[in-house]
Amino acid sequence: MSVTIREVAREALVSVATVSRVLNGKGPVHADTERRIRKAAKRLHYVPHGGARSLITRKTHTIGVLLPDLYGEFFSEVIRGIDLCARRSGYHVVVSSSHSNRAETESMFRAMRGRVDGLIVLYPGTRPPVRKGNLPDGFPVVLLNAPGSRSFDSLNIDNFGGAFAMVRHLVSLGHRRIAFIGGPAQNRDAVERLRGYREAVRASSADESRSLEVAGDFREWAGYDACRSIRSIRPHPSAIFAANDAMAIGLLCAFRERGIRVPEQYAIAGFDDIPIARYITPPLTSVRVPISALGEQATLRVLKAIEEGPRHEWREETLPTALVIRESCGAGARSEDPPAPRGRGLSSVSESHVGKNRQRLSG
Amino acid sequence: MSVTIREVAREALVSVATVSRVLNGKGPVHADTERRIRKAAKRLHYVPHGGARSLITRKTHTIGVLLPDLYGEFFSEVIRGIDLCARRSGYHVVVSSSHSNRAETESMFRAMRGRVDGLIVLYPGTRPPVRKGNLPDGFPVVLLNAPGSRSFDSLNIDNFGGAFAMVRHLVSLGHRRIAFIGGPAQNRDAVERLRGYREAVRASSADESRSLEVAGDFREWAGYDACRSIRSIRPHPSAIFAANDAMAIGLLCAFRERGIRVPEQYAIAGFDDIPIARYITPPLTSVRVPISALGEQATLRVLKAIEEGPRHEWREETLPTALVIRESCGAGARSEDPPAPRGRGLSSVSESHVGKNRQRLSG
DNA sequence: CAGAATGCTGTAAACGATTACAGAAGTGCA
DNA sequence: TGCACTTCTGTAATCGTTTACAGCATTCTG
Repeated sequence: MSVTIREVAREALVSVATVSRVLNGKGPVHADTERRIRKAAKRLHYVPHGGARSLITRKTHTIGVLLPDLYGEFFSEVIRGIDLCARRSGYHVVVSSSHSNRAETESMFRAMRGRVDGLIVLYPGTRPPVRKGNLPDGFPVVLLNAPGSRSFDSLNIDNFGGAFAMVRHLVSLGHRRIAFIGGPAQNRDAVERLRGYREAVRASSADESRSLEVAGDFREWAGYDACRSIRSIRPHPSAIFAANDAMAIGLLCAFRERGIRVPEQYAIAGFDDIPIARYITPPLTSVRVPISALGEQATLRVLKAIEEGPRHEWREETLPTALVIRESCGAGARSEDPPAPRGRGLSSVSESHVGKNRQRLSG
Repeated sequence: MSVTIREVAREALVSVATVSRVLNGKGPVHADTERRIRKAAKRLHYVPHGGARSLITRKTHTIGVLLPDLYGEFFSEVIRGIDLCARRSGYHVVVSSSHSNRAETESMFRAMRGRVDGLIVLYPGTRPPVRKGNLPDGFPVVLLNAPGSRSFDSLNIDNFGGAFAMVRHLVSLGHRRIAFIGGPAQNRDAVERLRGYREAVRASSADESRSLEVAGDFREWAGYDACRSIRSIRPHPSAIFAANDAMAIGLLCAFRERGIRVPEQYAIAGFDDIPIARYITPPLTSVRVPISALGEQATLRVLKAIEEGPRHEWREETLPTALVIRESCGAGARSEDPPAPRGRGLSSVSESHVGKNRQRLSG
């Protein structure tokens, strides 16, 4: 069906070798011949077969990204960071989503063999992703937010430190009873944030009690739902720290419906600092996560691993988070915050490339 | 570096053909031999080379998705729809993002040759995506939200109808001066929504005036920024229709800061019905877009095209949108709306599969 | 026991490209 | 004219698979 290099060669009355040379710009070729070949290629709508090419060159110039599932802005941001960085080095990015169970994960891993030069794996679970037997030994892999592994690069977000700092901040505002809405128990971010909360409570003068911890699942309605549980805690907490912004927003919605005022009656804080956090009522105090930096770093690492080959050394690194203080916790309403179209330097994270060249199909 | 079928064959003391037969479960193979081969494959961590395999089988069992850029929930949702549907048919999905200029788009198209069996292209611009010469003739392609093309399948969202219906609704509530915050001029959705707004205004008793139209770019801050322009319109509009939810939310934020009350002083409506729309203050009236249905339909179409081969017939289709009425426009506050964890049947769009199996790394 | 059928396995030709190597033609120089 | 270069082009091996075909034992059938 589709035209091959052989047909171009026949059309231009030369051998395939010459066609290949012209199309790759290597080796001396007579100007006339070159013109004839280019014309033939164009006329036939010839497109080189990437698979065949990379079979012999052993390079795909592509890196793969494996996601547990595509959900929300977080992933989009990470991928944008990866893509931007990869493109600078002339690499393509392919994303494979939704490996929710072990069999599917393995299938994805194996499908990647021979199609990518390296892999970035986003794995939110608490157990390390499957591997041995699913990838050639020594294949370049960078794990994002996964438990440290001796045989892979790994890049983490300081969930623990972010949660710790947030609790510290709430305590510094005078709060002694701080409730926590958690995320899924199998989710590593959620686990780390909970751990940060607990450690900070223990390390400070705040009340320590399991009754202050409410279950959630990172989705808006879980926050909405948590309202009831929280209202029934005795004695009342004065601050509520949700393990992510989505739940904090759900909670705000529930409070509004019941006429409960924030931050007057409760201080509320979230985690992630999603773009919308500064635009809701009241603007949400949160923990900023260096999302696109995460993607960028991961890409640099995997490219380095590809380049260095088998003598690459695996490293583990943790990227810092930053507190973003807004009205929802009652301290330091920053009037200049909302109108800023680009990320302002509240955190130490470089966002200089974010927000450029954006073009959307829809909101 | 990585082990091939040949080495497995050598290890198991058989020919490559037999190894292949075992691994693909075709052809009769002695039980002993099979066991020996499987053991060898496992011991050597053998993973078949997908590129080589698809070179000869002429099937990649993969469909590609080309995005202009990855941004926000819209894309994630579309991709989820695609992925879910593709997986049911045993296909993988690879996503390539960010082809912001023509050269990059071409490069992406060409890179896909030999790596995917079909393509879904999300193209937000107003001009048709480049093609001839970048793809083998007759290659299965489905265009999403692109101007109709005679040589491709194409699937659209009824932006025009959605905007039209929203204006109608606002008029039915008694509004006569309805302002509009537009999206990027090069964006097809934006253009269609604007057209819907204008037509509906013209077809009704509302005021028609260019001074009611404010420029925007689909981002939160553009809505925030639009506040000033809108306040300066004389006579004042009583309703504001933003071309997407993000801008509506930005505008709400600006109003709140200035003590302007919604919906008492202004009715506000958005477009997209992003998940957070129901959780903000006040809950946002919007137009629901059948996002994952879009992905699902696109996938079915491209799979059909792959199956049917050259005798496939190209079709164009438009998916309907649906009004979602909430408090921000002053009519019909729906108390049962927010707590719903799953999409409720306000629209005719099937969302039965949405919200299952979700697992996030972070909010 | 001949001949056919069956079960298992190996040989070799694809798939669509790249590239080392060799060969042909043309040029410069003695 | 002969020889060494250069410049251009073709032949064929190769990448890692799949699979048509053939070949060899064995078993079945009459």
